[in-house]
Amino acid sequence: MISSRFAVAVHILTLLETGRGEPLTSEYMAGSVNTNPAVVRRILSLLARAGLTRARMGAGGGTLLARPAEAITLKDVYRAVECGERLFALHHEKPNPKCPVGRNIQAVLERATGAAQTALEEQLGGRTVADVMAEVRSEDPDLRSAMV
Amino acid sequence: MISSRFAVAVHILTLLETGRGEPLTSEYMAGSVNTNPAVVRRILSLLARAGLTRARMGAGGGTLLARPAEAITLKDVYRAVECGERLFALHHEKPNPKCPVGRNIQAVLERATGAAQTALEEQLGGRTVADVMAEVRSEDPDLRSAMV
DNA sequence: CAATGTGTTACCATAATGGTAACACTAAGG
DNA sequence: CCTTAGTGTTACCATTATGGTAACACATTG
Repeated sequence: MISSRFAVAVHILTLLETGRGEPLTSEYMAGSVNTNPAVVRRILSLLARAGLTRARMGAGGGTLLARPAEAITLKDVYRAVECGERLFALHHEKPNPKCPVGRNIQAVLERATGAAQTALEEQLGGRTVADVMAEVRSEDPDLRSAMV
Repeated sequence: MISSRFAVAVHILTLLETGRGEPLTSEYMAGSVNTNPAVVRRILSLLARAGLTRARMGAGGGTLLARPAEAITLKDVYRAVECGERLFALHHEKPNPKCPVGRNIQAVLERATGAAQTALEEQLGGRTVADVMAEVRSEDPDLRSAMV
């Protein structure tokens, strides 16, 4: 199962979009995600490394989107938090090279699973953080931009 | 990451296709996969539950494909070994309902990740065990049907 | 210089995974 | 009828990934 980092990352980016230029702190975001600020910072570290967010250090600091929400797809987020790892595991131990199937199955599996992963990423690539924000709004029409 | 059960399951089903009507033992298949017979049987249990394979008990027994390899897609295999689990984890703890984003993000995420999973499964659905067998053969033209 | 943040590290508990052994049960074939 | 060769299932272990937590160095504001 793909770790909850993806879900939390999308959540964080959506929060940043509501910030509208004001940097948000990891403590504030942790309050919305319902977890520990360090967990948020750990994920922000991945997002920053991928160029999706930008931190402002020091007092009064926090994190901002590094580019418009319309220009951040869920594929970008997925690749950022999964660090380009392959989606499907292959065998733990190399299959038996003396067996014609064992000798060749991994090459075939790499193609099949690679195609599946590409299909998944293309689907994710069709949705942006701005789309997610719009859907969140339409779920809850009288939405305020801050926590109560 | 999706567990290696999927890779091993496809491997097993491909082996069964090479068997051409003769039941194969878990020990033989474990020799090709390079693991323990009980690991193979554990996965066979999932495949049998999904109606993809059929076991013949007792001495001289083993496992057969329950239907032609052309009628078993990688989507069938995926669903069999992942037991219909969702591909993307959501938050561990429920997000803060006092936050407009926290209150609605999971519904939005379920749609987005559901669509991604569907795209993945559709891609897997376009490839059968027979296709895999053919690709294995074409990787290794002078392929013999048994281990040396 | 104090206060408020980030970034990073280290450590822990938990869950999933695959490897292993064991054992009840089933069927074939002498 | 009994031996042999299988499956199906359980239990247990070691390893790994994960998320929660605390701690602390560093940066920035005022």
